[in-house]
Amino acid sequence: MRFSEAFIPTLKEAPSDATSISHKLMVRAGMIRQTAAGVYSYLPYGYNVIQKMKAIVREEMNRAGGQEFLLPALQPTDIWERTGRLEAYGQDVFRFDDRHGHEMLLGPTHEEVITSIVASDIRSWADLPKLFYQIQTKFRDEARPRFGVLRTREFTMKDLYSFDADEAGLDKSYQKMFEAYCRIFERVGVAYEPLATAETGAIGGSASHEFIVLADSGEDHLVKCPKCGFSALLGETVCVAPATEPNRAECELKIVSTPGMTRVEQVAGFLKTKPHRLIKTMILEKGDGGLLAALIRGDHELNMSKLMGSVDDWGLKLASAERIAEATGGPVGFSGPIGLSGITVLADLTLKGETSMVVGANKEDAHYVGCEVGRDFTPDSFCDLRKAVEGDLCPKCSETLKLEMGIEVGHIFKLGTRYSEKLGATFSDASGKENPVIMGCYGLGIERTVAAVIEQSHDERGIILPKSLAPYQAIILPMQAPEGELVQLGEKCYNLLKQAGVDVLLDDRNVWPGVKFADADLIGVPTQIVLGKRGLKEGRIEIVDRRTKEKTFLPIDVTADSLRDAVAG
RNA sequence: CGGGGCGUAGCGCAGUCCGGUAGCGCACCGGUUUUGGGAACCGGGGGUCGGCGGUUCAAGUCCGCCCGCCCCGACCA
Repeated sequence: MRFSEAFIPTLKEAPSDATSISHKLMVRAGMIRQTAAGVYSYLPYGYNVIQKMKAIVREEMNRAGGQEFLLPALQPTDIWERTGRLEAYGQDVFRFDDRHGHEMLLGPTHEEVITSIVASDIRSWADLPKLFYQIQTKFRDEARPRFGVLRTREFTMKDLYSFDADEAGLDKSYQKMFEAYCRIFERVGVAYEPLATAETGAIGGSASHEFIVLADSGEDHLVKCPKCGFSALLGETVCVAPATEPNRAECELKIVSTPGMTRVEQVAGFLKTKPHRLIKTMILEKGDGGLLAALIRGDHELNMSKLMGSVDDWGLKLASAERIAEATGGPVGFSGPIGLSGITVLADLTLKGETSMVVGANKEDAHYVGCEVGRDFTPDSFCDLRKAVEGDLCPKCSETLKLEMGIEVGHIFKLGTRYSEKLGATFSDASGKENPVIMGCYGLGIERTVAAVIEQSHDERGIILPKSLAPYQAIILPMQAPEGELVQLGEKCYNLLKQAGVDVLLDDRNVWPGVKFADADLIGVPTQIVLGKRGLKEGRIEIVDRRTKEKTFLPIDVTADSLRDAVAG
């Protein structure tokens, strides 16, 4: 392609509302333009990168034995009612009635559709296992789209669904996908972490892994051990606080007035103490309607999934003001463990043996100071209830953990029989008995992965595309225009490379060298072929690696082979 | 959904407080020179100032309603 004929509208400045690096660079590089909040148009250069990404994913899915489908984005609402997921997705689903008044939706995902097909057309154990996938547009009316292409309302996702006859088969399918994902992320050159997770959100199921790409603009928090390499999602980390002596000072329990102080910082400031000397008492409503209290140090955050796990109740939610009053006799913001009766009280491990703590007094505008855990109240049990914080220790090797942020680019789940049961996807086993098919689902965000690559692979001049995603392997930059020896040489290199089957961009524009360099750097073509007077005089042409800026030289009488090899580098 | 901010040329912004001929930089078009890091000079085009309504002799500017976009939070892949 000739730059003069291509449509790569580069920008010197990024739109002011772009915040993440990938957003700024993708707009500046002429890859994307925004059409609405969380809705982007892909320009040819950007779309080409997306297509490369899809091709890699497709290859790896096929290698693992996947078969590709095309499924409708437009789906009838009733199959969603059968699985009960309309509730779970709630406001995130784009819904409307068609002209006949039938309720339709734009699919946020495709489990229902694919499982319906399997339900009607897979009948025997001999039909299993199967790996079915599709790479398609999904729609989710996100509460808050952000970070450019990282979180959008319309996006391309690869989803593969596995169908197995037994658990062992599911394990095998899961393992195949796990390996395929590793290959994919390696091929696009990102540093990633597969992290185990217990949370399965709206999809529901047992085991799962999130594939996270480390990046500052990520929305996922994780911890990483600089020593042994341990890493885990923040919410999944077993918390190990550094071994400090608890405060054993003698203290006297006293009630003090704290007018209007409901927030930890307010109370701490008012009483001239530190948040970690406070105990937060959170009242929760159980799935069966009962109440429960969870105690957390003031500077910590409650980890809902740990708490849910501790009490084996996945229907827990924060209690309403009315229920709090019912449990404690006081208003929201002044709850405390002292005198609480009739409900289970769980305390985080860090509170064990602490003295001189501040707790709510279960009445308006009052707190206790000088509270000693075990003397003034005794929780029913101590367990790990909090989210990890900077400074916590690695549960494997006790090194101090680092907090990092990352982008979730893939998520794989063992689903079990949840959907197959509801949608009647069963098969006859060898003994003739009907069993629900055992499922797994494996998602991967296409645009998000591309954005994540850019988040990781850029410099102050622009994007650095890996060869695997680059629409053009090389860009030829004749330092002269519109005519002359260098232009002739550029044409020659261009034709030779095309002959050699290399995707190449020739910057034939009549612009200043600085513009050519700047655009070449910005759009991230992996190899630059610089044709200048200097080189011409010395009888050589210059090959520059976009990433390393390293220069190599070729004799000026290039051939298709020598050029191709230099570009393949 | 709560809190905050913004909307003026393709992009980045000034002008709004205090009403009086709509500006700047980059980009764009024509010309001259020029080609190893976003060039210089000359000439030029481009705006329902987000929309609707109101106040006024006069509204980008004041008032009201609406729309859009961004940020923080809640929520979520």
